[in-house]
Amino acid sequence: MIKGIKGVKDILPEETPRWRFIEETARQWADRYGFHEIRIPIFEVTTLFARSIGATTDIVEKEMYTFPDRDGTSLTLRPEGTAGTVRAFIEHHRGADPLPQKYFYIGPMFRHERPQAGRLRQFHQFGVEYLGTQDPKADVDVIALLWRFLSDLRLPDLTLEINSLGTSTDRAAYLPVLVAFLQTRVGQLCENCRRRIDTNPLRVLDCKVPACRAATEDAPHLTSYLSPEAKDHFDQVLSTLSALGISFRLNPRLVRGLDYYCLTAFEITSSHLGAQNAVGAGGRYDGLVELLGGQPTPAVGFAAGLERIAMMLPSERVPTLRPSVYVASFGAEGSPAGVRLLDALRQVGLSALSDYRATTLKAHLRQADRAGCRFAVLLGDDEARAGSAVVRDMESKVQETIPLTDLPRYFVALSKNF
RNA sequence: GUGGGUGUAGCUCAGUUGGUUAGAGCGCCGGAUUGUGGAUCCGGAGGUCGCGGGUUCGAAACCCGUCAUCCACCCCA
Repeated sequence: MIKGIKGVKDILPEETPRWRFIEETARQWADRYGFHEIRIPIFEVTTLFARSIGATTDIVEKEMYTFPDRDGTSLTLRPEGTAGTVRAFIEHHRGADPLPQKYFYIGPMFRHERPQAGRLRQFHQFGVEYLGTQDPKADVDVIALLWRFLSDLRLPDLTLEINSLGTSTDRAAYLPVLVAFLQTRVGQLCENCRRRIDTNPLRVLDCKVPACRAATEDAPHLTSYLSPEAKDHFDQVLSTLSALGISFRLNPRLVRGLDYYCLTAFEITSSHLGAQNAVGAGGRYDGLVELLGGQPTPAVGFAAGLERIAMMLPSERVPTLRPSVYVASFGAEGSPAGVRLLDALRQVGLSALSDYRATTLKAHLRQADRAGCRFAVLLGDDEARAGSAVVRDMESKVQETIPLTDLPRYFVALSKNF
């Protein structure tokens, strides 16, 4: 048997209503905030991701699906959506259009990781990118959109954590201080963190090892090294969030895994998720457009993991879609009449079905019941000859004989009530 | 990449110190009801016991290897 690839899952028909509901809700909230959908390619040239995400990040170093095109060009399956969106923004000269530009995307992303609860190799993200303003109200718009969306889905126990990463100059001033501090605590740090002092010192701060947390308890905070402008930006973000009644937790240890982030960084987590507890996360990336060759353009955005949302979405939030009419036709004359009836019902917009394996009325009704149909049309040879059929209400069991030609109109009239 | 758990019917799982023909529940199909669903009863279909070696008179069970899967580390949405 040929099996699917590790970490790549089928979403079967039982699950797709849940996915559709999440995606439709996401689109609805994006619309409300004025974000427009962009559909970017599944794969891009490798250098786009290497340059934007950061050559030394785990994603680029060991998680990308990279392969040569036939002419040798190195291509990569997108591991996230921001790089492609920004590339499209630059390539189509969107910066020349009235700013700001607000985009959202929904689709699959690919990272070669060991699968685990809430982590797959092909996974799906809903993300937004707000390009062209450095106003802190844009940061809040993005955070509020994510928060309102997740709250609307009634996901349990959500927490918004927020931090400021400062400007690149702020970080340049802070990093030597942090490194100096960490070096005084080297003995108390885990092996990983000792390595990170050189490679990515910020990451030491959000290490989960208790000893590391204790050792860095009184580490200098980046937030106390913020420039006046960065501090003002952060303060405005926080006060605006408060004005909207969105509560948050300041987390000075919060950093982002991708190099392009600056200033506002945030993450929404839930205790209902396993170890991979981030539902959505994002932040500001003012330097990225310029880094990729565009005009300097401030921007802020987020990405949310749809698998993680799907795991937490309460089942009662998922609307159930049921077919309305089951055609139980049988016999030499009833069967062909049933096929014509199905077609007629569908043409007037009704959801109508039948099980062609069923040869007895009993089997038909069992299928009608199982499919959850509200009505069954009983159509045997007797009815076919009479040019009518028996409509059975599956709940009340009330039956009524209706001329075949009237049935589409009859059900359309009824369908306004169910 | 590292660690741990689990692999038996479509699904969820039993399976005794190794012992004859591998079971249950749910689901599926049929019958009881020759044209009326859900409940009940009866019957039926459905299994290379993940795969490959080994130990043994005998392996679903024990050993080795391998693969898959889940969870965790790491990392991240």
